[in-house]
Amino acid sequence: MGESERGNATREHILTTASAMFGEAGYRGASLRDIAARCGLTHPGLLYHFPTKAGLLEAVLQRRDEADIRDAGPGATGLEALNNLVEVARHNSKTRGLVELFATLSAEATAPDHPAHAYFVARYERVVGEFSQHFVELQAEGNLREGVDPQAAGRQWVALMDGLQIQWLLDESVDMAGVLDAHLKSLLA
Amino acid sequence: MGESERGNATREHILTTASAMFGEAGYRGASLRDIAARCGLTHPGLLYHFPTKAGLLEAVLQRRDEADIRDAGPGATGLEALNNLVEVARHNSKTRGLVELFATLSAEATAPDHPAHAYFVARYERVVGEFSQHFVELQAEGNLREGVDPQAAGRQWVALMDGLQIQWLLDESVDMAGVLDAHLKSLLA
DNA sequence: GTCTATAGAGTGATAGAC
DNA sequence: GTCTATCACTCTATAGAC
Repeated sequence: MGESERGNATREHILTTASAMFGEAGYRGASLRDIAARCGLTHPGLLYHFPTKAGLLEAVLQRRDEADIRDAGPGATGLEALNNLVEVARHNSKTRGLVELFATLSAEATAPDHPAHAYFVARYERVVGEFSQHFVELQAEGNLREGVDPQAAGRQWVALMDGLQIQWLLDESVDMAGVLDAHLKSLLA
Repeated sequence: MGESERGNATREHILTTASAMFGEAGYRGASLRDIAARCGLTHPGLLYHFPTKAGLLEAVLQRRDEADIRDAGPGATGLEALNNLVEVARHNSKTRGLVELFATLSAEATAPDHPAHAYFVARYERVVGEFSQHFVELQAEGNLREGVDPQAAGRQWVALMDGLQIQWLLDESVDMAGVLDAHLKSLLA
């Protein structure tokens, strides 16, 4: 429609590169010069497309959210949804950059003045809610073990994914999907 | 004995302050000038005691390890040891600085060239081993549920603690000890 | 769109006075 | 032990040429 039909190739290249480098070095650790150089640009060239560094980070996170929505099997619920999440973990261990991005930034953004702080507060609230919902559905299916609280199980699941990502980034022989799968099985009826 | 009897007051003050600020802002985010100012020093004054920033970080982590060893109830095993860990989580929510230090640095140190990278690789190997050992003991006591792998349970426990710390730092109403306790109960025979 | 050049601030570290 | 002054470098961002 009215949007620019072409010319976003550079923009896309910058977003992809910035995503990788924010993951590797964190937001503070990755400089605009480094990111621009890996795109074959100078840093003022990059700033033409994204006028501020914080704006670039925002765009990176926003694009990831859009990709997440595309990737999430739209209809899955309960056990099927949770099994899908184990598969997501298995798939993540093939894209180190993405794991780095969220593991590094969610810790860095713990500081209240970080440009992505509000984003991560909102993201965790949303994700914990979604995962808890899957356990509610699991319970309705009759597949949740007696005495397990769906809300706590949802929060546990998010924590487990985050913690395993750190362990995997420090030592890639850690089997994220295997540990998650074992955890899921221990919660089934 | 042969060690300097007094004069370490400044050194201790620097270590305490640096520990807090590395937690709040990360290693990269906390500058020597900031740390020194909060100690009532200039940054060359600080560098007299710790000649490099990486050396200061090393000293901060080393002092924490010594404190950890003091705090760990030396003899606890199995269920008693795991219950102690739930209490440690409850206590941690009263010392935000310490939680920040490890949550922030363990993500930052995921980068192979980070000055604390080797420290965290070794630390996780050690801690996962210790926690797994507690689950082996739990099994020997006959308190571990049928079909739960002690090694996986140890790794899960570490991941859960790390992930919960991030959630708690983003929203202090998250009940770290409560979620851990629920997890432990779900693993008992 | 992308560049060179530069402003203005911050960084870790050193030299040398006191 | 702690300071002032400074070095050499990096950072984000802007101005203005092409």
